[in-house]
Amino acid sequence: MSKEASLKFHMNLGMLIRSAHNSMTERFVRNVMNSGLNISMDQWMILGPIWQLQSPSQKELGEICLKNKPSISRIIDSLEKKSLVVRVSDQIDHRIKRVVLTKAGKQLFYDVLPIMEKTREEVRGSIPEEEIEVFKKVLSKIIENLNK
Amino acid sequence: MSKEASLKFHMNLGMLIRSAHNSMTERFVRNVMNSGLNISMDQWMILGPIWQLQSPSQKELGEICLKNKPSISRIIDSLEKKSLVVRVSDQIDHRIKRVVLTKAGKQLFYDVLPIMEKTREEVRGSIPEEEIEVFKKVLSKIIENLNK
DNA sequence: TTTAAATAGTTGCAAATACAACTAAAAATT
DNA sequence: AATTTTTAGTTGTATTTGCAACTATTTAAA
Repeated sequence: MSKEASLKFHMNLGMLIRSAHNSMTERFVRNVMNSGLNISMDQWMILGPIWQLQSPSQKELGEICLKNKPSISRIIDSLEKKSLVVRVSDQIDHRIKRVVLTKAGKQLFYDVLPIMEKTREEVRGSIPEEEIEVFKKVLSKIIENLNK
Repeated sequence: MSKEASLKFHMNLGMLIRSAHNSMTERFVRNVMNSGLNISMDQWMILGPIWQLQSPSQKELGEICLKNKPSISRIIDSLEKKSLVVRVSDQIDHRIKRVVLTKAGKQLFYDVLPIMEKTREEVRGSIPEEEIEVFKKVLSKIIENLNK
């Protein structure tokens, strides 16, 4: 492969991914804003899993959201400040703090859900289902390729 | 679609992309490090285009790299400090600064190129060419869907 | 059972990023 | 020709992120 082609490829793939990801995030944030709601992408990224997992530990959240401990800790600080979640010490292991949605947190989650769904539809547009499947498969393979 | 499935989808696509992108970046940085070279992902991201476009303006670099003006400005500061590039005022339009590779910059570019190529191969692994093509097509479509 | 090692979470600090304000130069308008 | 607007790049500042050091608690080892 020529140097030119090689460079071009890299730009394409890495930057395509970066660009798509940025656009998706921006659109979500915009849609949330237009709905008059108040939650950042980061906050949403962990609010979802808290809802899904009921009362996960911060460690579990980090693993699911692919964020490190300090990030999780600080995002939860911000959610707690907004009274959307509370930290509850695990009864058995006092090192662990479980994160629980408040009533307001649950409400916000239900409010944001349709916006996420709308964003999802905007992202997908008219891309055929089978292409999306290949797309996800390739992403998974890339991740797998690099995890060894 | 149920709330559960909806959430799951979002996690999948957005986070798959994020995860793949992170892994790719980490692998590239690791490979560079292991080769005893000294260049960050950001620096590489604009060193390539400088080489490719010969002597682009900072504005052009920003558009190609999808970075804003201050970021470009500061990355070039760092490259200039390492004597890899120099800024040259455009002879005609004195607002424009063209960025040019020094001899050392060119050398580093040629040194890093095979590492990028190696990383590319690790990323792709045994993913078939036609799947990569669909993958890129979907990325482009997503970007297009969101740019309107 | 005392000590050492591991784990969960927090805090501090450095680097990266994003936004707005600013400077300098060129282009457009009056 | 003088003034305004636009454009390219820089600088300041606030926010985010990532790494390492730290505290508190639990588990393992001596």
